[in-house]
Amino acid sequence: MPPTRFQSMLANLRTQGHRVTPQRLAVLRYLAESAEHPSVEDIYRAVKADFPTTSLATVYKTVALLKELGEAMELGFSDSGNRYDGLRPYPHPHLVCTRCRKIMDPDLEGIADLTAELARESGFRILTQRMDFFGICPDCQKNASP
Amino acid sequence: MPPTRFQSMLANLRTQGHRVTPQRLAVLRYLAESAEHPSVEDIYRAVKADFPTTSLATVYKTVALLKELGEAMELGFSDSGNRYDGLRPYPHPHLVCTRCRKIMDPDLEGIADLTAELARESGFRILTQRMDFFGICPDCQKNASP
DNA sequence: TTGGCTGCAAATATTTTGCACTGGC
DNA sequence: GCCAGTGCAAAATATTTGCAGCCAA
Repeated sequence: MPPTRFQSMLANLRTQGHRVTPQRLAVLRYLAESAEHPSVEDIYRAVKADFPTTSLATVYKTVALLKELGEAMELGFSDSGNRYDGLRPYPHPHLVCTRCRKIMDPDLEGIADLTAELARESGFRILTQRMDFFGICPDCQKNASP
Repeated sequence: MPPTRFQSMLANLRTQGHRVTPQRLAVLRYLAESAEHPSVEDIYRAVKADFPTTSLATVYKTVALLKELGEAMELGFSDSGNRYDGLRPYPHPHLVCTRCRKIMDPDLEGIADLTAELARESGFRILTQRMDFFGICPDCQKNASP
């Protein structure tokens, strides 16, 4: 069977000559099992449960490292903290609930075609892409608005 | 003929009971004639040429007001300053050059269909959308990379 | 053993806010 | 003349960095 995300991240760290510390292990583990696109604060809280002395700076440094290694993707939001995706660290669309801040991964076809068409018509060499849809998730639609 | 963007912005300000100050006029004028998606600093520099005592805070407050009125759209970037679009203040895709930071507006069909499909499949009520393609623009491709 | 990693605190960058003064209406 | 708007400086937010000590390899 294919390696888990956790195993991939760990292997990549080791291969590139980075040290495996308890703090990094805790960050890796949390990112590898979170489909919720956690914020640095989310990761920090979770990691402190395992390893109480962990600092916020170390979490920032670790996610930056994982980003460099291609093992995590940063979703920057200018109006709130950034979020991180350790499960699918490559460009893909997101559905963002503006009420509860949940972020989901929809299935969406045809993005590669769209990108290719755009590159052809504009002359840009397109390297990456970001596609976010903002709205109200089904759960928040049920729970009446105050 | 239809009103210019400048005229629309000004009319909207007046209609909503906001005062028309020289500083606001200068910001409006600059946004109405900029296809470059300027940053607050860009606007600040331009406005100071017309009206030297203008403060950065006033520029921030003015773009925030225009955003509220629907006369400007904010393009948030977590890793650099935000950018503003006064010409097309509604969601549309952007082509961002990561070398020279130029932002262009490509023509792209089928986004409404994509959004509708996504809403149907996910149950989200989609309110807005953000679509950015990052790469190297034709100009920067010519000027060899260092 | 040793240099990369951690944790703390200070620095940075961007945007927002409090408040006294001013000028548009 | 009134009060929204301005300008300044301070605050708030999010992230990065310098550095002394520590520990994974």
